[in-house]
Amino acid sequence: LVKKVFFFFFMPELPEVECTRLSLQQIEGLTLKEIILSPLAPLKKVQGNTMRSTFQGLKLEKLKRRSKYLIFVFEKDISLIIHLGMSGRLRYYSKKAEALKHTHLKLIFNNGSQVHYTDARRFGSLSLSFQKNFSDNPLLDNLGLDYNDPNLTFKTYLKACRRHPKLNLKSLLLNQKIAAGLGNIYACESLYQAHLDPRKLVEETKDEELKKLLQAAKKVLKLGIQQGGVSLRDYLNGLGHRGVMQNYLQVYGREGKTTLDGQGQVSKIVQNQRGTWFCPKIQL
DNA sequence: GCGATCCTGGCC
DNA sequence: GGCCAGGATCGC
Repeated sequence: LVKKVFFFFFMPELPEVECTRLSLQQIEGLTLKEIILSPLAPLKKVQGNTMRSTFQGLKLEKLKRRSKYLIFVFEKDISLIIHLGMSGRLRYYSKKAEALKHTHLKLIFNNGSQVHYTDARRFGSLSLSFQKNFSDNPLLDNLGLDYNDPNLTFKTYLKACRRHPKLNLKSLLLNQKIAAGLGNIYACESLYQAHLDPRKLVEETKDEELKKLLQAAKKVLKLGIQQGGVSLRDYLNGLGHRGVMQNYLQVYGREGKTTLDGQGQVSKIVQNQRGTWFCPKIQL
């Protein structure tokens, strides 16, 4: 039972990553004493020894987020970049704590507090950057603007969308190079809010409809952050608190039921090996 | 653009 | 045992 309570899963999209970031802000300003890596840590283009020696003794200036990446910015613009993949999670402890199974990284600060990164499936990644704008990190450099970034204007978005006429709208939303931050849940919810069929191709979609889609995505992500993320299975933020966004999902996971607002029946289809939930009555 | 693939764990 | 899972990359 105890194991069950403490063993949680966390498969994050932009709002869950943002809420994790917000919940960890108290570590800003702390100095890193030590990094401990597991042999299976999902390192991307960096050696464990380099990782350990790079950060030791550096002050953590700022915790940032870009799309679904958390960025620990240390002094001298040296950054540790974490992607949580499907099963990654971060957890803060005020003092030494027993590591959960699949803990791949521990950040241990001078005041004794720690942050643990665990990831059962290891779809996540740990990487580095030595540039202020992270342009030396290919994972970040190839991303489109975040959907909730005020700099993502409709004009920019439309141009990016029109480069992929044959893409269906669901795949469009999940493509992080066009615009970043949406995952399977928020993509389904955005399409619902925009009243658009996930199977519709970009070339069949009017400018006006793409505008609605962008607005819907911004709205859904904002709500997700406000509600502390989706704790549908067991998402917890860095302090172990649940979000309540699952109580606002209109279509995701509701196959065979009505939409949350009761406007119609929800269907499930599979697109690119991912489930898509939508309401055919409303989404055209 | 699409399908296979990387992994572990929970649930039926 | 088989299927499913909040992600992203790689090769065709």
